[in-house]
Amino acid sequence: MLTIGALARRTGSKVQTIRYYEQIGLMPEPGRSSGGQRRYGDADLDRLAFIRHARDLGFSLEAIRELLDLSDTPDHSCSHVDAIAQKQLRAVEARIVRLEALRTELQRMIGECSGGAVSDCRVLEVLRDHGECLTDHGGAGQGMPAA
Amino acid sequence: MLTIGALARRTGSKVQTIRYYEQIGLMPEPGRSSGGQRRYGDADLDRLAFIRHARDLGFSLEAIRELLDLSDTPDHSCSHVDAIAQKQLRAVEARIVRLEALRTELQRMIGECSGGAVSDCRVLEVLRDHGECLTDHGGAGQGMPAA
DNA sequence: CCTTGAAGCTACAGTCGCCATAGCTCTTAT
DNA sequence: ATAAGAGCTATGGCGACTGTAGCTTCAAGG
Repeated sequence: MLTIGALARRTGSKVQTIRYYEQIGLMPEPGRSSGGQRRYGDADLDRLAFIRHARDLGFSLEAIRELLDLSDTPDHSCSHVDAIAQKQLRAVEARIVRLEALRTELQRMIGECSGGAVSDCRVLEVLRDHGECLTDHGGAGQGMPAA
Repeated sequence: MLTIGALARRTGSKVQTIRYYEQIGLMPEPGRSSGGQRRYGDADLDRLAFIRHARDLGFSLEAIRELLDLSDTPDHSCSHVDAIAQKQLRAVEARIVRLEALRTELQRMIGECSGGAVSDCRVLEVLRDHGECLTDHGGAGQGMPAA
């Protein structure tokens, strides 16, 4: 039987995070000691490791909830699981494309800066003159939380 | 004189976002009509365009606040501005590296899925067996908000 | 002048995925 | 028996907004 702190150490989570997962129903309510402290078993350890690993891959808690549900119904087809992973992959790819465009513009902006006074600063000038820029400011927003 | 809605349309922002920027002191309090509605001039338009453009490049509101302050003292050296932009570039590059690692692992995971039943699903298996994975779960967290 | 409908107003709650704090209680080793 | 460390609940905060409720104001048409 593990205390919450031991579980946290073993999975690389924080104690508060584990309690948070319990609160939102992602982790089950564990047994308690006679004094009311949480006590965890191996199933809890596996489940939390699964969650943390999926988080490391950038899956949202909602997606993880779905993956856990699916993994509890072993005779169901795997295609839904696959679809969730594909969607995550597409989100990651979209973010890479977006960030590469940002990188390009930042490099260009910085490369043009000659190091003079602020009044001649190319960086500020580029930020001021929207016309020179490549990004589409009206575009659709984010996709994924930071990973 | 622009209404808040017109300003929003012209800069690709939302009305609430503009009021939020005012609330946190990023935009100045504008003049008001006799009935109490906000009225904006060209300086406000320029400032908001600057903010939106910097946001599009992933700068935090704190960094933008600093850039705006610097841009108001035109005889100061440009090196501080440059440093902020460099830092942003490094953050973007770090995020790209991280996301590319995620992409690789997601691709590997999905590629191994043969489409059978959930009980044999490679995706779930990879998520369960942390040992097979490349990412370091204990690592330092994020860098930048989603862009 | 009056009405109507869009747009604006304030204030507050919610999003996501946690993290931190305050002020307790429990466990465990000495 | 005591003291340190870990656990407990409850609540608030982060960043950067977005959405809602319940009003008021504005501009155009009749």
